[in-house]
Amino acid sequence: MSIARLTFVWSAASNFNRRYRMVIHTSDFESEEIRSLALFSSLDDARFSMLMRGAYVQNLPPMIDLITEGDKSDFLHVLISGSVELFANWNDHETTMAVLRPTSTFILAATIRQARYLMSARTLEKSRIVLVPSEDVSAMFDLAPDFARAVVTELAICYRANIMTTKNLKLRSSLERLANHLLAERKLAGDTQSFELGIEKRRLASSLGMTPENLSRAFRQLKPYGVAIDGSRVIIADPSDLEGLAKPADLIDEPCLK
Amino acid sequence: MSIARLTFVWSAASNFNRRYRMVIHTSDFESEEIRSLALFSSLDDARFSMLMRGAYVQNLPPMIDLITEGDKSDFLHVLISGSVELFANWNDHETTMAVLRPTSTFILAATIRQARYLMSARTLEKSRIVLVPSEDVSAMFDLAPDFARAVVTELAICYRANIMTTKNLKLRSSLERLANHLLAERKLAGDTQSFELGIEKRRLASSLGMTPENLSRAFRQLKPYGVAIDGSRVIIADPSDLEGLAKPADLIDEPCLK
DNA sequence: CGTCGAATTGACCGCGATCAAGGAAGGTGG
DNA sequence: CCACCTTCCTTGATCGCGGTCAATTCGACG
Repeated sequence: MSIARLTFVWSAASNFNRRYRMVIHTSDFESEEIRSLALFSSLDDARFSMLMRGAYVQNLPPMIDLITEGDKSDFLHVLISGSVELFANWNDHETTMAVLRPTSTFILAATIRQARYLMSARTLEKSRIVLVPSEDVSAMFDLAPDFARAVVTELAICYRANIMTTKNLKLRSSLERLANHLLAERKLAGDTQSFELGIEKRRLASSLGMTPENLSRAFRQLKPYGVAIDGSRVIIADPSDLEGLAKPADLIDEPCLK
Repeated sequence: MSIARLTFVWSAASNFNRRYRMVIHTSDFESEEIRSLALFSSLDDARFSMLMRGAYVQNLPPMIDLITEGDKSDFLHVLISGSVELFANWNDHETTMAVLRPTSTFILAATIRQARYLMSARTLEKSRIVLVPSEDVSAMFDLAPDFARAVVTELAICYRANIMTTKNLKLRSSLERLANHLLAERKLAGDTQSFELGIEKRRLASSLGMTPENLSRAFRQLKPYGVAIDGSRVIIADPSDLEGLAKPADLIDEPCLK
């Protein structure tokens, strides 16, 4: 691997869409992180370099629009650090579809279909994102069978995650959704007694399909179940207590079953 | 193509799961219908036969459980005629996730991941379903690059359909969902003045995320917009009138954008 | 004609949204 | 360092969408 050669480009497109672009001819650090993704790990060095040749990194501040629903898909996105919100609009309403954390890919389906985005995306924190041209992904799909399999696996995982989201929305009340979310976050944090929400409450509310006001009240409703809130820190006294209410289910909540 | 050789098998597994199996060494009629699917159309005759060798057809009465969520995925399912409901359960609640019509595949994602089903499925009408062993699909994926591409395309379509469902649920009221559903059905029927619902109202209600009672009232609320109901027949006087309420959007309602 | 499930209708209630006001936290400039 | 602003969060009051329960009607089928 060669040493990183960085080029800095200011695109004056718009205030909301200014981009700090860094063309990488594969930086060592970046590559390791991207390579470790299931999607790319099957590629040999030569092919991985080939795929990264047309790719570039964006180093972005918070609240930058990455993509807008309705636009044509050009790049597969890979989130390396920071966090990204996927959201959608209709009739002056907006809803959070998902909040992504590293390391994950997004808009793979639109890339494959070469169709318009169904969702918009923006950074929530300072983030580092790799963009791989759609045609390169497509070409590699035909060239490397292992990569084809990795792509279809990745997509199947995303699909199943979405099915879980739909089940969550249709089968549970907002209080139950919150309770299960907290249990899932707790597990993610390593079953510690307290953990950070890691996301603004209003976005959490939207991603759970509720209003900020309702979320606030829902937190209080969870007090009898041993849930305490201190700013963005959540303390769960006894998880089994909360599980009685939440009734977590593998086929809705278990991320490894995606 | 050889003439169909049919074998009739009665599996006495359970009352709810009795199966009328017909092993097909490729019937002409069936094959044409399956071949015409985007998923299989890229395969040459030899490979298509190979894929169908281990497959068999089920000829099923209404209300037969096909798969149960949580079970391990064994077969890719293809609906040839009739209709199939995908549904999910949690905590004694049940919800309709989708109603499928010919010709379409289902549980492709579970097949690929070789994971447990996230949804259950049952026939709604007398239906004809082809089952292709998961390992055969998997083998053909590696063998035929065109098939691999067809699989990933099919999956991307399903993924995007699901994103649309989520947007529909989170961004619209139940009345708006119904209005848009009616407009979509009308278009599907060829923009005729009246059309059949083609599904029990209670299932329609569930698939729209509402109760049967609420659906009943929603229909009446649509009366001022020129919507009349006669049994399972819907008459829309002036679609543009209804569109004023529904505000249909490409990125939620347009099936071709999947 | 009788039966059973589905659909409708009515009465009621609760979840969650909306509107409005009041804090708390963090950032900026004097 | 503090006054001020902005933004998010919280809390209260109220409203309406949609769910629940119950009774009735409708319709398919034997």
